[in-house]
Amino acid sequence: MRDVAERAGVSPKTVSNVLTGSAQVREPTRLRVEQAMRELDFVPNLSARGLRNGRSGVIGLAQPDLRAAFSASMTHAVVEAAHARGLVVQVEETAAEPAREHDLVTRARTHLIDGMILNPVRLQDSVVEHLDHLPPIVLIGEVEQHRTDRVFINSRSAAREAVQHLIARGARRIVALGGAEHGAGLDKATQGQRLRGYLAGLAEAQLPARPELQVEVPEWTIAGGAAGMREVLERGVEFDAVLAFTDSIALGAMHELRSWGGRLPEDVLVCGFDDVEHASFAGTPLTTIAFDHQAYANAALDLLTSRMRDRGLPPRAQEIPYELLARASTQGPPAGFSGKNSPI
Amino acid sequence: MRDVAERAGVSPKTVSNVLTGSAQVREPTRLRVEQAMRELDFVPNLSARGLRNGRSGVIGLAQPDLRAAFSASMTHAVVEAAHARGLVVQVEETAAEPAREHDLVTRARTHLIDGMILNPVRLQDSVVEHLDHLPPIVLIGEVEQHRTDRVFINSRSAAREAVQHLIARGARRIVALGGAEHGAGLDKATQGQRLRGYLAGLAEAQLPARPELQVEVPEWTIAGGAAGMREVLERGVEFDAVLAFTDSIALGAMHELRSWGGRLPEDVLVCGFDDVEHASFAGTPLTTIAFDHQAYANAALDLLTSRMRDRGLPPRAQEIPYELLARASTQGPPAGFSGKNSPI
DNA sequence: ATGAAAGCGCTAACAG
DNA sequence: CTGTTAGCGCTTTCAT
Repeated sequence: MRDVAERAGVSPKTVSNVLTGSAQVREPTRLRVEQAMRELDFVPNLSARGLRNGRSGVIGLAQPDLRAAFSASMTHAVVEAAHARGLVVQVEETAAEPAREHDLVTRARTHLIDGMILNPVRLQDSVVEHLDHLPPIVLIGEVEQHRTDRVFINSRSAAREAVQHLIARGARRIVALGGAEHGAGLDKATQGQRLRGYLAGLAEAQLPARPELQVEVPEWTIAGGAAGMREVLERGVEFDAVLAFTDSIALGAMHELRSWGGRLPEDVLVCGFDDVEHASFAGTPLTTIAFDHQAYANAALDLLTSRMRDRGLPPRAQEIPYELLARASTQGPPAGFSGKNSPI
Repeated sequence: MRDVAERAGVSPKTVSNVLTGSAQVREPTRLRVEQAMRELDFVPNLSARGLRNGRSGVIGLAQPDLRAAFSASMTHAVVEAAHARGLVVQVEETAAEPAREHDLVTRARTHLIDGMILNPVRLQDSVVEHLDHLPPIVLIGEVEQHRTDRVFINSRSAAREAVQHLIARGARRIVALGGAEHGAGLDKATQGQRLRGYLAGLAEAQLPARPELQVEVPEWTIAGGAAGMREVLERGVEFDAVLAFTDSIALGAMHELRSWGGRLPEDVLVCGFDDVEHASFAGTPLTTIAFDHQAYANAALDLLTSRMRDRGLPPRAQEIPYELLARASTQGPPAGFSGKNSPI
């Protein structure tokens, strides 16, 4: 920067002013400086700026599994939203090792970022414990605490609505694919809310909650969904609908159902969550809970940047509206299906 | 850090030594320092370290569209590979605005990263021009220049093999979904190679290359694939196979074909590229060109880190092997199909 | 509107 | 094995 200043016949401070626009610089001076920057192919050193300013212009985005379609959509939306605000995004993945989610918020690296958007699998408490020593954090997903900023859709109500929809289309024995009461089901963030909504929906319709129709899916991917569906089918119980906790899970389930000879939606109705791109392009277009991913990301960034400006703000929660999108996969009534009646 | 040093009764340098492990520190001293760090909840400032060392520990990963399934898979693999090497990943998206790809390599922000993995859409030259003033770059995909490090699969040969496979299964009129000779087809990186392979495969079998069976797909997404397929169908020409340039394109094409009444694979064979997760879970499991995404990412990171260590290395290219995975979508022979004979 | 000086937190070089 | 000194490149006082 000194070189640029010398070449333009000004002081380093003036170059800095030109760069940041923080102070007015007279037109001719500015042009000279810009000229010099170009000639020397100067680019400011962001580490130095970060050191001086205490801000790096980088935010972190941590998600369980980057391969999942919803994560990909979210990453895209966050990168766009960040770009619009002059920020860049550093991505992290928490599912690979159980300790990573915890590490992430505690570890040193944290301090190259100005803030963080975290989609927690289960950990909520240990994040919150350390809150004072951490950069600003926005939680995305349905978290049961009120000490950090968060963006969410009302998953519980959405799941209940999905169950109502399935029942209205003739379903009576609905599989919950993604969480079970027995097991860690209710403890986990998003999973817990969707499971609660499922149970509430059944209760309202005075249908029993059957443990044999609930199954956990450790990995919320297509393969995970297929494996979960297989587990249910191998139990040999009858069911006539599936509420999958994400669209990826739903796609895996539909594949597995078909390979056991199930017809969709004639035998089984399927509903997903998130409305990712391939939901509408599936063999049987998938009914799902849709919401605006970009609006979700924008809200997260607004919360984050406002907190970066003022850490003293009270914790805020912003709800994003959702909508049940009925497609072919829930065109009932379903005849019902079980693993037993099929040859595989 | 000075506070930690004081509390532990040592000099800042010793704290630094404990942190980096760069010099031996006696056990009791180290323990005292670690104790002090814990008590003060000390985390090193990475901007300062970056400023001092000239390295930030961050690498950039730039891809055209983060929503695409292949990008998501690649992001996952790169994050894993980076993590294993003590690096973190900053993601960028180049497709949203045409200028971004160019900006990215020229712009200021570049200088917070130690290196960059770039999946170029078309730009190869302007990257290479500025090579001296840029951080180390590894190109992924099939780029026609030999001045940067790159990782690639032999897309040309893979596309040729796919065409041979389709022909062996009885196809004669194969649609190229993703690139056309007329238009920018051959100029673009990956697209050009796949198109060339397609043409070579046809030529070998002494089949004519029909322009009406080639179509560009600006967005390599499911929706883009569907739109491209619709364009061909609206032309009303007959065809009996589709070579889609990515699996996402293939999924969109299959959806569109079905909605026009086409049966897969009875009427039309379909082959994709990349073997993303949902290829094998599609309604009709998709034949595709498969390769090890993690090996691909590992290779990219090995090239990048070795160049970060020594910028004087000659440019290297590393080829990753691929394999044609024949699934149900190319179970021939196909009867043939055209937009005309269907009611939509 | 521009300049001079100081310092953000860390580590390389050297000395002891 | 540990301490001292200096400076990475930038921006923020405070002067002019």
